[in-house]
Amino acid sequence: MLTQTSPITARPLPVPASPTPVTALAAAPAVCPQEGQRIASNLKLVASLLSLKRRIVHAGDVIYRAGERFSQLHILNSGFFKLVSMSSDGREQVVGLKFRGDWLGFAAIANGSYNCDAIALDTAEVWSVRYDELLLACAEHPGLMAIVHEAMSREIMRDRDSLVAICTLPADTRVATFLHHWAQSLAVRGLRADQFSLRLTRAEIGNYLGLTLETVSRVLSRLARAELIAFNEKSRRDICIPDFHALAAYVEGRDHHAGLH
Amino acid sequence: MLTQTSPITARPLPVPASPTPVTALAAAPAVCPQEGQRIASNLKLVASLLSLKRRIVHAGDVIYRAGERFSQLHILNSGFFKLVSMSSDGREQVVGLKFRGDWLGFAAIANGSYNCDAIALDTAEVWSVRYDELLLACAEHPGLMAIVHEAMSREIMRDRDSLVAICTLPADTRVATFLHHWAQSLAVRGLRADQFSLRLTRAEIGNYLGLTLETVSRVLSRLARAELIAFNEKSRRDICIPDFHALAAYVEGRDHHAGLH
DNA sequence: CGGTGTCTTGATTCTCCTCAACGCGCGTGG
DNA sequence: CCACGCGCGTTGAGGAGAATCAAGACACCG
Repeated sequence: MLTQTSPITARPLPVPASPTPVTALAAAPAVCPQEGQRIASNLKLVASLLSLKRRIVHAGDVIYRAGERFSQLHILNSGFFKLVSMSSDGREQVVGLKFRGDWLGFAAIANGSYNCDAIALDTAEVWSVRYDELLLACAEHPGLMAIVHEAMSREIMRDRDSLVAICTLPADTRVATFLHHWAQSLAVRGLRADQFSLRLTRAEIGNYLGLTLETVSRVLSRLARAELIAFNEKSRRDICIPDFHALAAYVEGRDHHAGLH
Repeated sequence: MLTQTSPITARPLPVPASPTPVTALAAAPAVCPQEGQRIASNLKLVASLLSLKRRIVHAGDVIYRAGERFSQLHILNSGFFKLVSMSSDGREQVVGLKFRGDWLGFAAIANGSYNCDAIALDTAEVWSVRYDELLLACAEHPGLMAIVHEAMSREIMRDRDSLVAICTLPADTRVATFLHHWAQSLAVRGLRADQFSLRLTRAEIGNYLGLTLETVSRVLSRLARAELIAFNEKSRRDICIPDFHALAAYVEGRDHHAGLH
């Protein structure tokens, strides 16, 4: 019997092994280069094997709503989406953010209807595919099936990362992690990551992170004061990340009490 | 595929306001009966189509560890598991709980290595299948592919439910939701849900819910005082749920400040 | 121009965490 | 046998951090 003694509380970590090189990233807006290529080539393969309905949507447009019957999956070719879940008693919750190459609607497969709203955060191109067609194509093309499984797997991974962040991090780090992740997602996709628009209100960010909008606002102000980020002088929803590594260091906890007051 | 409107955490999405969609009288959990049948028949189908390695494991045994190379998925035929993720700086986090019929390892598909530990919470029977074999079998048998997709989809759904609970609920309700979900999971699988062992320490529960062990302990004491639960006189890890509907009502928020002091 | 939505900042409140002490059951070893 | 350590759980006191409440600034727009 293994001693499963003392899990939760701090412990001398065992094997660092060679775990996933989570953020073993090097210089600059650190990007694993093949990551972006994977996304692009997956999109190409999907487009070549499936009959897709392509369309352009704009900020605020809704791809699907909770409760609608599920019949299609959607692939994001460009733009940004948020997924908003609404529970019976009216609590609203941003449960996910989606970028180019991400799939939307996986969670609806299990019980045949969507369980959240998918809302565009800006102009975006969406490819839609009937799920029954997808199943047929997957049976035919192993590579496609692999892509689909990988996308679902990745979604599970990311959800867990969110959970860990929300459960274990204080507000400052949570917001910093959010910014870091957003920048990383942009960089991976070849978009500029040192300067971008958040596309979410403070309230939405807070909701996503389990915080109030006031707390998010205060944290952003603190991060700016610590020069881990900077605001665009026009819109405070556009931020710069002057030193990505400083932000990464802060997120990783190597720097947790650097200023920030 | 049947339209099965029975999410584990009974969540009447469409109709709000209706005080109780719950099935009337019984003091037992409202179980959608085909839910348990779905699990059983899925297991049967999986067993008939795949060459499985079956084994019995015991509490504390580890099926896989974070960092190990991924090559197999695992299906839980009986027993309970926890998934524990460990971040680089030593934060440990319970990221999931698994029951009969659940699959383990989906999150490892994306990058080829497990990213958490899977640890048995008691004696359990695990079926393991090579992932490459599974892919071949899926291409052959559409029904199998549907089962796999459904399982992944369900995992995504559940992770979101966790996120919503943790982000939006106060400690009392969070713990109550946890108990409710556990009981529901047992009931669906034909196990007795009015009296069971938690199989987790207070520290583990708290970790899973983003709370401290002291808070969990206090909440459980309050819930017991409010008679929403009761402790077994022998072990305070064994609890009874005298009135499942009262607990459900509390979770649903219809009853949030009932006693609890 | 006023109205509205977003954001910031301050003051106050309150929930939950931290720290601490203690009880209990259980296995080990004197 | 009992003492002891140890893991687990409970409970209290005090404090920290985030929520709440409140006020005001700013941009945008019909």
